[in-house]
Amino acid sequence: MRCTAQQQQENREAILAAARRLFKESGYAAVGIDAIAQSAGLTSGALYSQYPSKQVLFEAVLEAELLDFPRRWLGRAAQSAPDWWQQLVAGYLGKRHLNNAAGGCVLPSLSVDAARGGEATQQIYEDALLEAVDALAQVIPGASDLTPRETVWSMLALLAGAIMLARATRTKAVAAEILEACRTLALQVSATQPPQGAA
Amino acid sequence: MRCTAQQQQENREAILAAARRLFKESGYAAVGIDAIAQSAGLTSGALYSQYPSKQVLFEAVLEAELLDFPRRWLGRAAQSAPDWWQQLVAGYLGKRHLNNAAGGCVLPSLSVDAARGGEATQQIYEDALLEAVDALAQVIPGASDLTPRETVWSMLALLAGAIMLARATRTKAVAAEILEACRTLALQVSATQPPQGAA
DNA sequence: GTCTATACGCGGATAGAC
DNA sequence: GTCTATCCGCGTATAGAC
Repeated sequence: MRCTAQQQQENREAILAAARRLFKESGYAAVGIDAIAQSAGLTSGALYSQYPSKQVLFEAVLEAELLDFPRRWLGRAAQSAPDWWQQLVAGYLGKRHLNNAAGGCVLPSLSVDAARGGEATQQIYEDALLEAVDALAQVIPGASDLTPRETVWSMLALLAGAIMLARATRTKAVAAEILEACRTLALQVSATQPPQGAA
Repeated sequence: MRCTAQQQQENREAILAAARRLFKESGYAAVGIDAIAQSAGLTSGALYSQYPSKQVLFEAVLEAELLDFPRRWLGRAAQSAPDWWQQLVAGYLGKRHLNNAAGGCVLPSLSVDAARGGEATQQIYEDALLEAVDALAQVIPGASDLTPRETVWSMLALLAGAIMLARATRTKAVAAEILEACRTLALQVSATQPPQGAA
């Protein structure tokens, strides 16, 4: 090999980081290999020496994004703030996330592309998502008539669906109306009981 | 002109119908003009005589899909069945819809592509969606602490988000778990009061 | 391992015949 | 208005030099 192992690892990470941003922003089909490589400061040849195909790179993006998922959500819980769920919902359904698909949650950006991928892609998506759900179900505030797991699934669908719909509208007023409505429901559902672990 | 107006109209409708199915199934970027034209039994030249660009055709698809939206949802309400909402939720979150993106709801399939389109695309999406929301808000069962409009927005996000997530998973068991959880919440929220217009 | 250069196919859009 | 043929750019992936 003509490059140090460290340099290789850095290149690999740069490629993955660039792919994560670009895929989330523009979708799988609209992003080319060259754009990812250039964004990482490399060429397509270097990319193919790290990832054998665009599809495999996409799967690596999905896995990395979903494994980051609990950390992004539970980081607030670790702070032991009693209203961490309210803060999380407010942040997720906020203007910053609305206008930041490249750096935002993977669910509303790439779930559709994952569904259109092959079974291998769906399997990776499913495995990583289940890990996130398991972790979230341990700490999410309880909801009457729903198990913690049911609460997690429905909140993921509600929040991701809200961002997806709001991003597709043109005026800020309509987007805000969607986000506000879903914020109200999210807080209503998961505030019927105090957090499981807290007082 | 060398074709009758009727033939033109039929061709135009065939193109739109093919585009609706193909775009919903595979997404905007992954579907080519030739595929749409061939699926409609025509050639790309005929398509461009009816629609000036792929983007405009996509906007026509969004508008047609969203204008169909209230009809698809309120058709059940017109039947005056007291449990029309339960039936609607069960159908939307059912296996048939899960495995039928081409013929299913536009929201979980093309909202992300609409968001990635230009402002003109987003405006068309927003205008048509607002019409659907207005109509649905008239008849949706009430939810405590939510206005009818808030109920509609949150149910659209919840249902569309559920299908989006479920389609991205590989095993039927996980998809069913997602759909079941969201079905429970959807019925819980909108069943706290009887339908506004009914007894 | 990375770069340069390129093969190869696909896709959007157009021109001309009918 | 539709069809046939084609231009042209883009994108994935590969081959060879270093």
